[in-house]
Amino acid sequence: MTDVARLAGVSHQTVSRVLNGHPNVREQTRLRVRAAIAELGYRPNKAARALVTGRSQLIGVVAQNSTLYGPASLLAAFEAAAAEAGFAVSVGRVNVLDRNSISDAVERHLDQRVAGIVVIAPTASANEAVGEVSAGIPLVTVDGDPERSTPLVTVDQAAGAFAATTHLLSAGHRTVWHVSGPSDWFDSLGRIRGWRTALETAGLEVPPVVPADWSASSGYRAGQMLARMPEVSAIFAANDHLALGILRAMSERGRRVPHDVSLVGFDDVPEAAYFIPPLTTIRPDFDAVAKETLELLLAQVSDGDVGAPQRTVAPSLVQRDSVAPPAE
Amino acid sequence: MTDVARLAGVSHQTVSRVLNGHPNVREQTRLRVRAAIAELGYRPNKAARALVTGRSQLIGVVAQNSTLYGPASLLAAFEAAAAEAGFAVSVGRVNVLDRNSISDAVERHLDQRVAGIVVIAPTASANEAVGEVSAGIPLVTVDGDPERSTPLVTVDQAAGAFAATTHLLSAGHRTVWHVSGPSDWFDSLGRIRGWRTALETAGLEVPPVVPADWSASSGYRAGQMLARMPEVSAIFAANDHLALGILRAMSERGRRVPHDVSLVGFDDVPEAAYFIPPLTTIRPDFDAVAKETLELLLAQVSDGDVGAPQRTVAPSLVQRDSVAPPAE
DNA sequence: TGCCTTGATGTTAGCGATAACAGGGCCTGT
DNA sequence: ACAGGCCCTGTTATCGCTAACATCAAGGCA
Repeated sequence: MTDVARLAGVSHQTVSRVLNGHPNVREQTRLRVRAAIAELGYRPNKAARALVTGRSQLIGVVAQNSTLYGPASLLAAFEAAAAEAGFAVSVGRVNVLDRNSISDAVERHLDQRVAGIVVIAPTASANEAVGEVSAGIPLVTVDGDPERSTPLVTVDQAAGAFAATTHLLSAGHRTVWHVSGPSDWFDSLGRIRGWRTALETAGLEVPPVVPADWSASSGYRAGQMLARMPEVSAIFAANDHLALGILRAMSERGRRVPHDVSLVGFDDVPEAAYFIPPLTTIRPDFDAVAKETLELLLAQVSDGDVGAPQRTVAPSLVQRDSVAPPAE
Repeated sequence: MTDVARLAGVSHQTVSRVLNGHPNVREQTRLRVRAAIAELGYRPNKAARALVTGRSQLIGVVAQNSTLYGPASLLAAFEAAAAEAGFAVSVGRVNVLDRNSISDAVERHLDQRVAGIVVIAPTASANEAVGEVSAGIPLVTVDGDPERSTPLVTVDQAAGAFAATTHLLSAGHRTVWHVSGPSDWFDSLGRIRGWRTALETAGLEVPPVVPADWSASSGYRAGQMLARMPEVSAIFAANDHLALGILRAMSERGRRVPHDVSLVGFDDVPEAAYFIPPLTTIRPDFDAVAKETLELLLAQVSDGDVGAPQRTVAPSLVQRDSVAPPAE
């Protein structure tokens, strides 16, 4: 930086002012400094800046160490959004979403003097942990508890589930069964709520929830059970991989989809169009979630506290070939 | 830090020595300092340390912005491995793997004074870009060109493909067709090589490669073509999603897997066991790749240059129900 | 005894940036 | 013509840490 200042014939402080877009710099000086920067290939040292300002151009993300499609896509989308805004992203993976792991991960980020933290907290335990952590630093929760009063961005699970269920009902089915995700995930809860609401507003019977986790294997087990029940004609699966397991169970038992059983998934994984049959599903807009998250975070960074805004992003229905009117 | 020093009755430099495990500190002093640290809940400022040492405890990763299963799993595994070794990981996503994007991403990491950089460079263009960048900083390429003389870790694609092909041949098939990934990926090239070698060493005819990208949709198109050819009895797909597309094409044309056509994939995605039928596939060991990568990187960090070691990680065959002897 | 080595600790000087204040032109109003 | 601003720029201090050197006591050896 001193070299740049010398070459441009100014003080290092003026160089700093140019770098930070300070208004009170003469245009001519600004150009000279820029030229010197370019000539020397100078790049500012972020560590030094972080030291003196107390904040770096880094955003810390705390996420569960999983390759589940939803969280992974969200993370990728967020990294892209942050990069566009000139922020680097440091990811702190965590194996279990309990209090210790999360607060450890957050503190590791604090050590790096991150500008803000994003926690992907889709389960109840994660949510509690976040509650205790928030230590005077910009923080946004993604996929967390809608009841909590912190800045939060989520996919509108209930709306998606409502759309899926309504779509099945409008094909003529008398009721819709639901194979759910793990009960400690807010995503699962929201999807159950939307499904139930859709049935109730239609004045229909609400069958018991079939519990599962997010895996194809648990979907398969749930599917084996549902395949044995002739009265089941429509199923809303809490995600596409569950739906895949259900498809296999149906196929093994000779129940054809969509002829005998209609099925809707959730997530729109890239290969869902190539399931047998192609899966009708709900597509969350991860890019939108990432964008909103970054916006809320940066608002906190620049304006300090901004209350506890909550944003939800509406998912959309993708129609393929796994839904048909009931057989009879 | 000064507070800690005061409480422990020593100088700040001694605190620093304790923090860095310097040998020449009396045991008693060390304990006093540790107690003071714990009492005050002191955490060192990494930005200051990075400033004075010129290196941070950050590892930069450059990866393509995709949710492809392989790269995503690799990234997750690497983050876990790095966290275990006390390093944070900053991810620089890149939309296209060309020279500019990659060198931009690398320079952004350099600004952060990262301790080392990992580039996931599965394509030829990425590989070239890396060649020009390597600027006196520890750097490891993953999934790159085996011909290049830089530290490199890859999955042994050829060995996996060889195993898949041999497995199909030993079931009694007269030859094996291959649906390949994009031709600018080293992964594709390695898999083609392994497949070809297996056929040649068995003294068999080598059918033309069926080109595709990694998507289920391109697998479906390839599958439609292969389904029309009665002589095709065994297929090795370059990944599981291609295999999924092929399965659907076969199912639509009434060719049963594995009765009429046998199929092997690559990747072992979590849901592969729930395809119809469950897919026999090759499982790369991403954890091992991540571990080796970190090892090579840290070796460079501590010992300076260490030549250009290359490590390959052998994948394994996972047998399920998509392979059977030929029908006739 | 006295000099030299060694281990434990303290002191000082940066690392490369920004913040806060100081100062010198130039324009304005009277 | 001169005080009082506003621009623009420079000087100095500082962030929290580690490197390098300085210091001092204790012990080995001639």
